[in-house]
Amino acid sequence: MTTVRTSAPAGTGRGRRSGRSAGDDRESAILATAERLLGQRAFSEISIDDLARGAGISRPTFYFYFPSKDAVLLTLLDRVTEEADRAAADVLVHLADDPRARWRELISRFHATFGAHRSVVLACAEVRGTNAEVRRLWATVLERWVQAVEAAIEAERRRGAAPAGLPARDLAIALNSMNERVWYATFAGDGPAVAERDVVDVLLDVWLTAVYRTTSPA
Amino acid sequence: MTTVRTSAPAGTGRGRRSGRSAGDDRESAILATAERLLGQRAFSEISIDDLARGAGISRPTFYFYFPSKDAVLLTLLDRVTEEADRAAADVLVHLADDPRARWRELISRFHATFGAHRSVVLACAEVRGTNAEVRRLWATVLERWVQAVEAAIEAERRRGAAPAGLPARDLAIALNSMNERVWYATFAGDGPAVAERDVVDVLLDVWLTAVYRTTSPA
DNA sequence: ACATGCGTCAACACCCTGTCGAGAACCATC
DNA sequence: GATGGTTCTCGACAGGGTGTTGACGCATGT
Repeated sequence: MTTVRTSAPAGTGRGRRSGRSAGDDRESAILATAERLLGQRAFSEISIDDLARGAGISRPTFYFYFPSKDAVLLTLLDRVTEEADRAAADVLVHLADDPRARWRELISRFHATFGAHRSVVLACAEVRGTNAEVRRLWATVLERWVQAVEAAIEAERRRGAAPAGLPARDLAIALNSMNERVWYATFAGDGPAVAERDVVDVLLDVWLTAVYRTTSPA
Repeated sequence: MTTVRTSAPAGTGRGRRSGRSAGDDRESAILATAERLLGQRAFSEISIDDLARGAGISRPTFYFYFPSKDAVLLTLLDRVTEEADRAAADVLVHLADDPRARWRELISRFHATFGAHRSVVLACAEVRGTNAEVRRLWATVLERWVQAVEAAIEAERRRGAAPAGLPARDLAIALNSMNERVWYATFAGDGPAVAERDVVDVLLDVWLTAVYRTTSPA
């Protein structure tokens, strides 16, 4: 769990007495409203007032719970990336038996997780350009995945399943970047995109050829 | 040249008497100011007032030349993509003699063009999330490149230089997407990125293995 | 001289963000 | 059931940005 908020108020660290309290409900209500509204329109089209009204509070009260609109999105993003991390954990450790199936599983799980929260992911892509915090959080998450893939590629090379080639880190960056961009295009539906039901197979194919120089590794 | 502006005023279609006029100077001044300012700070940090003052006019007068701040960026983007198109033209037609060198040339030229105008490209990435016009323009540009690459892949397969595999269009989309995202990370400098001097070689390697299943095609 | 259209800007209306200070509601303790 | 301290709430304000309006110069051709 990455630290999300710059200033103090909202969240678990505020110093609430103990369990449930009215404030927690409000906070969840804001989050829920945000996710609901994101399914309807773009993040930039949603004002803090919309979020507040949706949660049944006034705009100044919103600021008691979150320092800004972006902080809400950051919290949402945090959840999604945690889920993605959980989904991807352990997939690459037993790569040696049936590598093709493992790699496919990895890509497929990311696809499923992002697809399930596409409005949040799309919103993050929308503000990544303007919000340094979203950019940083996304960068650290991506870095984790890159390192996992890098390690897996090196392991495959050590056991002789994959030939030497590009530095494993550069390859891992390139492949993860490809996935990210292709998913974005697929989910956003703008511009040239791979059909959603084919996207896992297309990405997998490029991954396998890049790592093994063949699509059916040992 | 794609149509850029929604409403009438600026540009060549405004109905000016003939050649030079004070208005053209102002328009260039706005464009130049925008490009200069983009070298210093993010697009969202630049107000219309900044652009106007930089061009020596008042804010309302700015609206005489451009309908919005985004329209300025769109004009800038239009120039860059035209340049990129010119740079890429003809590179893929003689693929058969020395394919490796040709593909490398293609990637390398894009890299050079985007690198030369990185502030504009970065700014476009910044607003792509919120501005539908930028998104559309970028999409059409990307579509052109995808089609060119798709055709090249199919030609290579026909002459037996590349094996069959993924639908050429899907492959072209995936590879172009990868380049776009990797370039962005490299230029923006946020998150995991490939070193700028290696980026062409890394991308080329993935392209060649994906298309030919080897890095040294016939 | 005079109409026409380009070029210009002060002033306005509007929307959105973030803050401040005055309270209301809650909960522990005496 | 008073007291005191947090938690929580919002009306009102200040500020900054966008886009529009209406009136006014200044060329130019007739």
